[in-house]
Amino acid sequence: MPLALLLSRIRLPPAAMASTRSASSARLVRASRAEANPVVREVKRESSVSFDISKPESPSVKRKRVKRELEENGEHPVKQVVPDIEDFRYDKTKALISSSKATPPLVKVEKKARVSAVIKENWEAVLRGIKNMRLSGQAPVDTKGCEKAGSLLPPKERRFAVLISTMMSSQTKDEVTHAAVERLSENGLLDPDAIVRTDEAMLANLIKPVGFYQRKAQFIKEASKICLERFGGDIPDSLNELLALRGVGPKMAHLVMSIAWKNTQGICVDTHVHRISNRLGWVFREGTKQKTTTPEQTRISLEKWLPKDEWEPINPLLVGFGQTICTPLRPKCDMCGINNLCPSAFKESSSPNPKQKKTRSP
DNA sequence: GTCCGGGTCT
DNA sequence: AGACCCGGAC
Repeated sequence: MPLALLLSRIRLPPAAMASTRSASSARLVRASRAEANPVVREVKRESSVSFDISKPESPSVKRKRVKRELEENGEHPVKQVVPDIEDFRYDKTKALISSSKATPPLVKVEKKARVSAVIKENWEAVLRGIKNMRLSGQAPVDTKGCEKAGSLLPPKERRFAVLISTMMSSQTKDEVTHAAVERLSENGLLDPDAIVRTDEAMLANLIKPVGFYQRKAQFIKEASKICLERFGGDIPDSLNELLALRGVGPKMAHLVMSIAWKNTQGICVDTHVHRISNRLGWVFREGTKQKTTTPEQTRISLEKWLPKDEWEPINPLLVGFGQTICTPLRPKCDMCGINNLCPSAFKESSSPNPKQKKTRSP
């Protein structure tokens, strides 16, 4: 789930705060989030929305229906213009590295006895190699310079937009998320007060193209209420308080801290960062040499040695890399410029894996 | 047509 | 571990 493109559209001006805090306590925070933020409980489902989508229907029928509904959406009380999602469609051919010529200058690897030593000596070369690969092709995240939409907004509104778009963005292509943000914007709903006054079902309908839209509509309403009641309409400026928002987990919280507040508290570990870090042998479960099993383990492990300057850029870098070359299934190791630095290179079979077993045998 | 990925909550 | 959703891979 590439966020960088989306977020690059909402980038803030260089005015930012520089205070740094301890980056460690996300877990504790999550554990105690209920106490930390009593409002969260109160806000709990105050409206239950029932949707016509509950009817059983075939996936394809449903797909068509949703599409149609999107197109017809103009009939709603809130005047809206469906953003041209088609115009934002992710062009996969563009995203793929076009030629083997993408291979960057390779760095010699000398076998070292100790894995950690190898990592320490090579991480810079690895990052450099990945950057080079990213230059030759255009991953979705590479399309920058779309600061227009975001830069028109005052800082506070921009931060709110970042929060809302982040909350909508998980499991959703950033083009779609962006369209949804635009739709909210066009309806004057990039504003906590307006959102709170908007019917949840209507909100859900507006953001329908994004995944899990009902749940997100609920969470966005809750978050807006909390922003209003506790933060003067601004978004929380600490990791803890962001994590206290329902629908905001570690990944999104770190992202929002980086993008909205320019105050990176930790690494934003999504599925790409998680997968690639493990393939590179960059991260281990506490006290073992085993791969990490959760993004949070990856984050902790990565933060232990990766210089803080790299914390923010590592996400868009690996996301783009993961979209184009180091894909979850059948990574394109032959096109990868750092395959000589990667302990996992060519080790994952290009045809279906042990995973196949996983079909159904309870 | 079926299945799977992906972040978060429960 | 399953639910939430959709698009894309198979």
